[in-house]
Amino acid sequence: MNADKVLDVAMTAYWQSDPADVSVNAICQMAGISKPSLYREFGSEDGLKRAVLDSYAEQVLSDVFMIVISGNGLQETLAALVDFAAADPRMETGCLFYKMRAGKHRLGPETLARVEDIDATARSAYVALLQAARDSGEWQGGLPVEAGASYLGEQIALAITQRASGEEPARVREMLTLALSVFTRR
Amino acid sequence: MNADKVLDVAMTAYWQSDPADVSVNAICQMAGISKPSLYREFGSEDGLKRAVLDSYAEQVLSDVFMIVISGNGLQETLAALVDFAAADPRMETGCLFYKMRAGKHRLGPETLARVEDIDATARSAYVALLQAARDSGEWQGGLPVEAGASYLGEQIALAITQRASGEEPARVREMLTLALSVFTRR
DNA sequence: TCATTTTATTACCATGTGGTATTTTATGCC
DNA sequence: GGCATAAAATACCACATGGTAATAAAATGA
Repeated sequence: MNADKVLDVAMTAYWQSDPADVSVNAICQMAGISKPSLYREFGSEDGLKRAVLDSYAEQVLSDVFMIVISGNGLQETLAALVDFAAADPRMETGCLFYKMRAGKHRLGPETLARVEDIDATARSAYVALLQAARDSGEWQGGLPVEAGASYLGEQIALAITQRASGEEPARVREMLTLALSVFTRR
Repeated sequence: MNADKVLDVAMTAYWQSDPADVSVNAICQMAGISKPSLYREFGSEDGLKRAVLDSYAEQVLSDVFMIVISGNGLQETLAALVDFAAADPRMETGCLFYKMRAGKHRLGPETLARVEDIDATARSAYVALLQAARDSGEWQGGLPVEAGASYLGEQIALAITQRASGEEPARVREMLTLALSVFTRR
């Protein structure tokens, strides 16, 4: 019955609009299947969303994860992150993960757990990045690594969210670069 | 019939939860009135939300507006803004205006127009603040005033939104201070 | 006091939601 | 072919939403 197509359609819809604004009915219609078929495959709306998020994580988030754990220097990594957030065409309508996270309270338990899992993974990747930079002396100053990691993560989320709301990429880049300039020793 | 009480109840509900998650039914119940009464007074859900936003603007936003146009120096003004965002008890559950702005697409035309109006007002206040700082030489560097104003506004919004999502005030302050440190000549 | 107008309530409508019992259609298998 | 089995769709459920027509209650004026 083509579960992959349903996943694709749902991901596109959730991603381009907002997970809270796309109904199961709409997805069935777009995918050209009936509701019971969808429910037999995914169990519930929560199950669908979790499956979509899984798919999104391995199709999209894995790329940015690679950037963070690349092992290149901090400045180079930050530059790559800025490029991704401000220029990658996939982020034109925002990041599905951030959209879900922003609407946490509207998610079912499965999807919520996955969101928090991804959040924790991302955070620890940021921590590792900054810790390495500190160890190597590339990043100095008294700011705790954990605080820097939170900051970094939130700034990237903000930049991508701004892009989703129609802000011009050039301006987004400008602001994100400014925000991340705190990691540059001047 | 007590329109003020309805406004109060609705504001509290919208503010503490989210404008998109509070139904007209729920507000009527909480305010102890019937639905037609509410509709005679406010016309529509959109009208209610706009009235609530008006009330919020004069009760709460006016305070932060005062801070921005105080005419004190940039550093002092930023410090006051950080205090407001990170420590004012009224921002414990976030800012109603930012919540509405984040869910723009779910708003009716009246409320949306008001949101955009407030947004523009805030932006021009930030521009004026930074322009004055530049003129007086307190803020140097090549960053355009408009870009700085966008950045400032978004950082404050981010900080308050983080508070709403349960982040500890101390951490919010830390991150916002870090973000705004770009305005400090070092 | 009685009629008129204003205010509030009850009871309802159409629509959309997530989810499912029931029936139809297709798919092996002998 | 004929029959069991799995997969699909139709038609429905209960519930909640924003919004309103019909109606009762209360205030107001003469």
